[in-house]
Amino acid sequence: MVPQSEDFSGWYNDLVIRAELVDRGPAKGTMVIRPYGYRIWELIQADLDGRIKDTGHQNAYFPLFIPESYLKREAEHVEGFAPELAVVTHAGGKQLEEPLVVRPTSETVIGEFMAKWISSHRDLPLLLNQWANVVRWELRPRMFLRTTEFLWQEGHTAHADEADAMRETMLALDFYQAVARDVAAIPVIPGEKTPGERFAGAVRTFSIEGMMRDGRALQAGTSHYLGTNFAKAFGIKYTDATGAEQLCYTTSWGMSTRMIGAVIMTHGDDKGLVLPPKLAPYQVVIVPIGRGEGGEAAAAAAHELAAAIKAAGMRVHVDDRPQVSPGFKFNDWEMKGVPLRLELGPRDLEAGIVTMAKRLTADPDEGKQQLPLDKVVAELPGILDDYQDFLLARASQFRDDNTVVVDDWDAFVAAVSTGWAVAFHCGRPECEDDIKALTQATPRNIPTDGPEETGVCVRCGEPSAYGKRVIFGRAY
RNA sequence: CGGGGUGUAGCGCAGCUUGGCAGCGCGCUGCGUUCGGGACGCAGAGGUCGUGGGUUCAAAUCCCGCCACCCCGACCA
Repeated sequence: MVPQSEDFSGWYNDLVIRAELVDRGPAKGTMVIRPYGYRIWELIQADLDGRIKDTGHQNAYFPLFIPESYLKREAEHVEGFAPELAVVTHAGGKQLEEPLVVRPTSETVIGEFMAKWISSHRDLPLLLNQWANVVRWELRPRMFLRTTEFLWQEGHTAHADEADAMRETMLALDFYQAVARDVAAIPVIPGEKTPGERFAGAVRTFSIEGMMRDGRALQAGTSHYLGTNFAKAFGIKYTDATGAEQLCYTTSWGMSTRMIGAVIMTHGDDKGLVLPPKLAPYQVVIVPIGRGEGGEAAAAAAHELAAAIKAAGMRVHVDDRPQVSPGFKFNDWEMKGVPLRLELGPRDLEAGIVTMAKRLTADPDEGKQQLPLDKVVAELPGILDDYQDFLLARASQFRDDNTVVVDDWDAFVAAVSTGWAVAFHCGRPECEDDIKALTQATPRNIPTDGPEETGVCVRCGEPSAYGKRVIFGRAY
């Protein structure tokens, strides 16, 4: 199934950044948003990259193809590490000395190099970050959420002791929570994965989990405390201040283009995308209205207004496409999720106002608003901020409305059919499997800020593990 | 790899049961009228019906083989 080929050209595709949002009826058509979707990712990437650099991490670049032996070394030391891999045995018509694989993640190459770069406690901590494409031979790809190849950020760090490595692990989880919440307006629950859901090779795995509009959970980022597992596999050691040789404690963490899917599925509705202002390629679109002399005046005024909005630091676009009706433009930009639309026609100009419509409002009956033309530029930032907050609050409300604390099995089954169940669990992998077989629900995580409490397993009645309740839900 | 489904105009589909001129909507081209919520009229262009074979006077339609894609399960950021 996985290609074991000398010819990779037909298999290696570039990253797919594309969403097909099919609105009702053939007349509404299909929208393909390759460059537009990629712009959304750039904005996520810029924010996350800034946070990582601010904490002293260095950007690195490790190769796409890595020797197969690195992975074999890892597999020898790490239980459960057995990714299905694409192997290259030939290049340029010649057999390679050693087969290469396309990296499924970079722990292996980076471990190999960390071992060479670290020798003293003075070399620690080593904080590396990489933006890279990776490949997973997924059995069932899903647009944006699980693609064969995806672009992600992966952090890899090495520390002198467990405490420092754990601090780093939680720092990364905080980055992800902040990006999701403050930029993408996605409320996420940070927490620890149960042993059954742990990353192979990790001592502890943490995630942020978001709820999509269909009630399913999406893991939007992970952070792993790897202990000394990888240090043992790759010989990542240092000499401490007393001259003794010590193993390093390492971490790894990642956030991927899956975030684009998270944005679409957290905020979107039947009319298409709904974008938070901080991620909207265009925060404001101006549609000049009218034809003839009035239309020309409106178009001129629209461009003038756009220049002022742009000067104030906002992303704005004037849709002055000819031969396209205003109604069409309204729907077009709503489908693309633009937060605010300003309409500017002869009537507005005469009254000295501009008509504003939001992509989404708390009150469905709320109509368009009129703003004084000379005050719009000053008012827009506040309106955009409020809209950003509104999307986060709306998503939080939706999640809370579909999350139920349960103590009996029937309630559990009902809860995970529409959203999340927060329940006690015994922690036994067999019991997790049993629950999954019956309901498709899996433990998402044990929320970091969940209250300390104990009880009996919602499924089997054994005493609860973890000292906290666990979030269960169907996942992507 | 198991279970289900679909391949017909650029896109979305009907037609297949019961064989008889290959259709509809959108899009596209031209002209005119429209333009403050997905415009309308008229005139056009556009097809080896996934593919190979078979049955028949006649195949999109029936039979056999093959290929591709989609959905559902096992895997994951």
